[in-house]
Amino acid sequence: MPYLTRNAPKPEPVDCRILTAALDLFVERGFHNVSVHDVQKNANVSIGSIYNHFGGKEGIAKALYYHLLNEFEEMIESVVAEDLTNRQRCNKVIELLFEYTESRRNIISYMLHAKHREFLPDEPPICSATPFKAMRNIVQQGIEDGEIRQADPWVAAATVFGGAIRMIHLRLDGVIKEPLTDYYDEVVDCLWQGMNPLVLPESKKRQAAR
Amino acid sequence: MPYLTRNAPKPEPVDCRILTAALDLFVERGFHNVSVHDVQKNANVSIGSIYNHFGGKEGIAKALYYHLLNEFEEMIESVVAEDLTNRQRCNKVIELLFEYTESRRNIISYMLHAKHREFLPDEPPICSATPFKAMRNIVQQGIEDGEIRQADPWVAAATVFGGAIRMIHLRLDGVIKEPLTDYYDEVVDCLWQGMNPLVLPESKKRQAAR
DNA sequence: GTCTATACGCTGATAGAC
DNA sequence: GTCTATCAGCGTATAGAC
Repeated sequence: MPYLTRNAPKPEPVDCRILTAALDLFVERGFHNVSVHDVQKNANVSIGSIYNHFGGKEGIAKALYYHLLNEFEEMIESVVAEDLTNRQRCNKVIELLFEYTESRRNIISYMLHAKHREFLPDEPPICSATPFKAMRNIVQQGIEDGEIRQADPWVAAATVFGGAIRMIHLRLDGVIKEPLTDYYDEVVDCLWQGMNPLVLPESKKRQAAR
Repeated sequence: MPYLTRNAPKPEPVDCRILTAALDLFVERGFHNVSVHDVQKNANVSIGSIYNHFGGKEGIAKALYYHLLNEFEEMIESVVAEDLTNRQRCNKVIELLFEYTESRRNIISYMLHAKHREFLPDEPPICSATPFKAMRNIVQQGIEDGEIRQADPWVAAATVFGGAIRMIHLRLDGVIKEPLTDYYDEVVDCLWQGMNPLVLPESKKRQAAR
C-alpha cells in the first residue's frame, strides 16, 4: 500500500467503517469531544461491535494511530527505495506530504495534531516514531554523502522538514487558502538556498554580518 | 511585562492561582483530562470561586489563552521596537522562543499544543493571531528591505520560523535532550545559508540540479 | 466573594438475547 | 459476531449558607 493510499475493497468491512468514521469525527471535533455513540451512528454499527473489535474508544484511536503510522512508514520507505539522491528524497517526501495534505487531509491532520500521549499513555511521542526516524536518516545519509550541509542531525532534519511541516499546519488550520502543491517549488528553493537574498545590498552587508 | 516574563506580586491573587494551576494541569494531562475539581484542589480554591471568576473550565482555558497570547504579543513587539535589521529581529525572536521553551516550558507548550478550536469554537486558529502576524510582518519587511530573499510571504515566514518551531516541538516532546539554546547558532546558520553543502562534490552536482 | 453539598446529564462500558 | 437495553461513575454546573 504505497504512498498512504489504499484502494479500499468495495464492500467495506466493519473494522474499516469504524476506523473511517472515527477518523473523520476525531479530526473534526477532537478525540474527547466524540463519544462512542457518535462513532457508532456514523459507522452504522452497533456499540457492541465496536467493543468487540477494538475494546473501546481508546482502542479505536490506538488502532487508527498504528494503522496510519504504518502507511506513513511505507510511504517513506517507498521513497527510500527509489533511485534518487538523498536531497531528491527529501524533496519527494515533502512533495508527497503536500499532496496528501490536499487529498487525504484527515490522515495528515490526525497524525500531526493528535496528542497521542492522551490516549497512548506510555507510547513514545510521534516524533520519535519510525517514519520520522526514517526521515532523519535520509537527511543524515545526505550529510554523509556530502549532498547536504554538515550540521547537527536534529538541526538538519528540523531545517529540512520544518518549513514544510509548518506550511502543512497553516494549511490544515485554514490559514493558507491555496493548495500546498502550488507552493512546493518555492518551499524547496528556500530550503536549500537559504533565506539570504541572492544579492545583498551593500548597505545591509555590515549589519547582517551578525 | 516584556518577554513573556512577569515578576509575580508576592501575595498571588485568586485569579492568578487558578490560572497557574490550570496551566500546569492542562499541559501535563491535556485539557479534557483535567476536571474542575482537579484545578480547585491544585489552586487551593473552592469550586464556587472558579465559577465566579471564570464561569467554568472553558472560561479558564479562554482566559489563559488570551493572557498568554498577550504576553507573546508583547514579546514580539518589544523585539520590533529594538533597533535591529529585520533579519536580526527574526533571530532574536527565535532566540527568545528557545529561551522560554527552557525556562517557561508550560507557557510555550500550552500555546503550541492546545487545540484552541476545542474550547474557543469560533476563534481563529492561533497561527492567524496577532503575534504570528507580527512575525510574518517582520519577514515581509525584511524582504522589502532586501535583507531577506524574495519569496511568497507564507513560504518565507514558514521557512524562517519553521525549523525553530520544529525544534521546539521536538524539545517539548522530550525527543531532544539538550537545551534548545545550545542549538541556536546552528539553527540560524542553516536557516539563512540553506542546506546546500558549502562545497558540492563534483559527482553530485549533476544529480542535485533537479 | 467564598464555600459545601447536591443534582443531573453524558459517556464509557457491560450483560445477555439473537 | 452483532445487536439493544441498561448501569455506574464522573464531571459540570447550581443552589444556597456563610
